[in-house]
Amino acid sequence: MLETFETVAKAVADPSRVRILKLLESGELCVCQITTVLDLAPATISKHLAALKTAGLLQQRRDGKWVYYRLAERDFNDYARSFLDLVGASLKDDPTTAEDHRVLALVNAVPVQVLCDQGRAALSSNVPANQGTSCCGGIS
Amino acid sequence: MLETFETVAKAVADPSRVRILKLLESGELCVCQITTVLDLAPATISKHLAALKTAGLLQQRRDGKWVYYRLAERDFNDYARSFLDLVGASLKDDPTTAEDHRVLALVNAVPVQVLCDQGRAALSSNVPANQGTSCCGGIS
DNA sequence: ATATCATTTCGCCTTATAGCGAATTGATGG
DNA sequence: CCATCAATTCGCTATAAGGCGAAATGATAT
Repeated sequence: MLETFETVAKAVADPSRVRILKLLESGELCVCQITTVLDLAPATISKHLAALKTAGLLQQRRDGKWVYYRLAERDFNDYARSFLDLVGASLKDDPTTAEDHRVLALVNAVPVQVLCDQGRAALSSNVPANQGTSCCGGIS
Repeated sequence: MLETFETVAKAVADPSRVRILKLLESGELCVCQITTVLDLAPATISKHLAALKTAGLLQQRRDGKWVYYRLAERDFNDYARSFLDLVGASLKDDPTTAEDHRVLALVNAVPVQVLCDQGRAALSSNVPANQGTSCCGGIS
């Protein structure tokens, strides 16, 4: 019980994982899409996704070569739902997640196939190399 | 924003700190009372309390030699209230926190003065040396 | 079968954090 | 003042965790 609570809370206590959760509020995404938006190594993203899934916050679906993740629809433990709701209600005006959604719009304009090949280079508009955790950094 | 969220989430993502929050749901306690229940070094408890206070989850009051902590009554940031509510709604049947409350009852039967002097030795009934995270361990 | 390619796992490094004992702080009471 | 004592801060150690590149996995397509 306390241990499960800890697992879920720790999953939500990392900024990269919160960014992933906020991205997935718009619907499911495949790993390379998430990787492109967060601008981290695939290995890192994969580890974060595993942590979120272990915590019962995500579920996974395979489609050909691609693996799609989405917010958990059923309750895998006593706390996942509560934490997902809390995250959903939070960070409405956060600059980092706002910027992530802006980049996501660009990502969605590119076929997954191309994205997996080229990563950020596939994005039409100019995207800041690193939106960082310190600042909003958006040249709107 | 994300940074504040992270601070609050991390504060709640540690089992010792959650135990403290659950204890304080019954009302304010001084540091030596909390120390006795959790059975950790005063330095460790003090650090946990500082983390919870920084996260906006606790407030503090001095009474003579003793410092009393209680759950935050006003909103120090955008997320503290949400997380406190979530913790309050969680772990209703958790064996560790149940055991903590049982020990707290013994602690409350002893004057603070005596407790600060003698620690666990001041408790009338026999208390397991360590309730641990793994098991309920209560010899009811 | 074999090659390709998205994803995951593994090994490693660096940083963050829980825990403690010792020293410090700050209020109380001689 | 000076001693006492609860609480905090300071070093320190051990473990956990985020990040990456390289190797392994597993499905697809030739």
